[in-house]
Amino acid sequence: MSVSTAPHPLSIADAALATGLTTHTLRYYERDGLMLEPVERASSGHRRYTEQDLRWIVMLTRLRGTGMPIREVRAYAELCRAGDGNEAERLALLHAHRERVLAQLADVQENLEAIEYKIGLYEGRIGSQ
Amino acid sequence: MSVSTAPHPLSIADAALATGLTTHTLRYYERDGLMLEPVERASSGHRRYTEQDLRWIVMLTRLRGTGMPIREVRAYAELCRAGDGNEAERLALLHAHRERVLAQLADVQENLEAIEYKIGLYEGRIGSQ
DNA sequence: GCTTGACTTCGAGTCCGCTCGAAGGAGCAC
DNA sequence: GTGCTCCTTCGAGCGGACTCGAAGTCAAGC
Repeated sequence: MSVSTAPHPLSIADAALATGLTTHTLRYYERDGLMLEPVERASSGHRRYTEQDLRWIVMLTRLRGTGMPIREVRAYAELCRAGDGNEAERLALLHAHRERVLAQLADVQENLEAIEYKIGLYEGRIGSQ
Repeated sequence: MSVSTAPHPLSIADAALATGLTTHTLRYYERDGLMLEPVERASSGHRRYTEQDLRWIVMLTRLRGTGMPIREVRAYAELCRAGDGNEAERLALLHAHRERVLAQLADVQENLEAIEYKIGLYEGRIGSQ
């Protein structure tokens, strides 16, 4: 997911390589309003991804990768798009997300511990299920 | 999700209360082969959940809660159902799951750190996006 | 004995997040 | 100029995990 291995701007195929997404997904995200702005086009009509675009996509995949729903990423993008003045709202959104992620992490860790206990039972040849 | 607050066996409604699942989901899991065996019935045909059932459902929700797909939970249930002799397979399945969960946890944690960095920027009134 | 309410089955519907395919256009390699 | 490849749009399809609703049954309370 290196953002700086090729000269910019990038074709959609190169952007896909750089971000680890598929071209289909990149178009889908743009269609769905997840980009800050519509991606620029070459004279041919082909998309041209700038470094800014790529950095935004990295942030976007981090939000997605921590389980933020598409609609909320869109809300965040809309706030950013609206420009200055709503930083408090953006911060609140990120804060709320952070709390959810922390809660979910704690949850998964607790469940994992129980599973590891069960693994221990199997390794010790004790117990079943 | 206390398994021991009511006398057993439990009606499906009480099992739902005890496990935090819905009655719909409990029936769905059973239909889908996720239970060790079909849940016992009262003479009326109503389901009666034993303590054993409830303990299995807790394990099942831990597997699900750490992202194990339904079909894999079913595979695990089938191994358990088959009885003694396949403990190595069960262990391998749980081990593989554990590795995936650890990888995913690391991933989420990394993404979260980047998000927290961004939060820090907002709190310091520096930067945008 | 009738109502109430919790249960039963079954199949269909929903939501999410992609994922895919068809049909067509543009630019470069030879 | 003819392939070849990469791109375009659009709409449909899919996999996963529920979630819901309809229609019927049964036991208990009044």
